[in-house]
Amino acid sequence: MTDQLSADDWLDQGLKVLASQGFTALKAEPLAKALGVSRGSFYWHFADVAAFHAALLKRWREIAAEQIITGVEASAGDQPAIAVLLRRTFTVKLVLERAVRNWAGSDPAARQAVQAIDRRRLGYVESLLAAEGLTPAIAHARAQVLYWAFLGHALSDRPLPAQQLDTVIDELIRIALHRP
Amino acid sequence: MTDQLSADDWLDQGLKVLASQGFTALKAEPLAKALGVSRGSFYWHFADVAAFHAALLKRWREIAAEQIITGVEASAGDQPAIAVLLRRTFTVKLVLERAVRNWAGSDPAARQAVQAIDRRRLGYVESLLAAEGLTPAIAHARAQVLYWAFLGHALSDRPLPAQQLDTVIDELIRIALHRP
DNA sequence: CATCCTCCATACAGTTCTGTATGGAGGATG
DNA sequence: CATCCTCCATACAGAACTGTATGGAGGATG
Repeated sequence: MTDQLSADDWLDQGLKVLASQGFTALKAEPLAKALGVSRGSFYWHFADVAAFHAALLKRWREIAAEQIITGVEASAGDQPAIAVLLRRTFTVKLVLERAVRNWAGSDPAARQAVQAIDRRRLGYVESLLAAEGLTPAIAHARAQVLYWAFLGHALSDRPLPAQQLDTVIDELIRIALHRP
Repeated sequence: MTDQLSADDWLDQGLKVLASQGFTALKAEPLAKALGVSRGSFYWHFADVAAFHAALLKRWREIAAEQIITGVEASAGDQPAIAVLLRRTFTVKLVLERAVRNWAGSDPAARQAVQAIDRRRLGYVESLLAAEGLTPAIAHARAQVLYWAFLGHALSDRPLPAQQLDTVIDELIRIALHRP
């Protein structure tokens, strides 16, 4: 029973490996060895490596999209939503995020998945800024800055000390809510 | 004479391929085929692929470091230096920058090179902000935000339309020079 | 209980890369 | 002109991976 593998088991393992070793490790033979089976299983569940990659990216898109939705809505408070979002997104672990974006640098399919998520997130940030009463032009430019900063943070290898990070986040929030 | 290759010729080709096809194409056989020679030449100039990679990264570090120095010093004007720097760094082509940073996601040597350049740039931005009279704490946090934004911009696949980019740069400059 | 269907192992052929060993062409040096 | 030294071609062995073809174990189904 439990010694049989499903396609989802392969995908779970794929996400783990992607996060821990990067996209270059997403190959049939190493994955099979790590799961203790042969490539026969892999090629039964997936047509080829490209199909496996596509399924993995579809999975990540669902995860990343879900993170957006369940992000701020849950914890509504007296603070502006954008402040909550910034505090949350800049303190969460981003290993998988970083791995997928690295992958996107070499693979068109991954690039497409990343672009789709980027559009969703950027639009969401912009809507939050607009909700704070900023003009459309300013909300647009400022959302771009904030999202770029998030990307830079996510892709930066060396994590900032917690105290310094808090200072930077405060600065980000001040930037986000500033009015002329 | 000219049909003989030097180690620098291999490195030039390496940078081209890195920028156009990514780090996954930095292999001996494809490079040799592109240069119209055999791998015999490669293994004469370099001990192995790792040595070639190391030489390539050393070269990039020199290029990236030089870009910092010759950046703002040349074009001094009535504008603050940080404004000149931002306008310049956000409008220049960043293909190689992006390629090396993708590489850093998979290779420790590349990661180290990137971290070294990051430290230099971040410190430079911070010094420019301090020169504008900002307090050390604010200069530090704000430099981090600006540099993260630069990274996000550099690694973003889809380039912004020129007009939108100008708006964002203006917003960045405003953020950089804002005083409480 | 015979049969099917799912899941996997094994074996084979083929590709692409690495690194080494050997030798050869061709200019530089004495 | 003989000899070296630089640069490269060729050939070999081997690793790591892909994809396919075939068969086998074992539960599910009739």
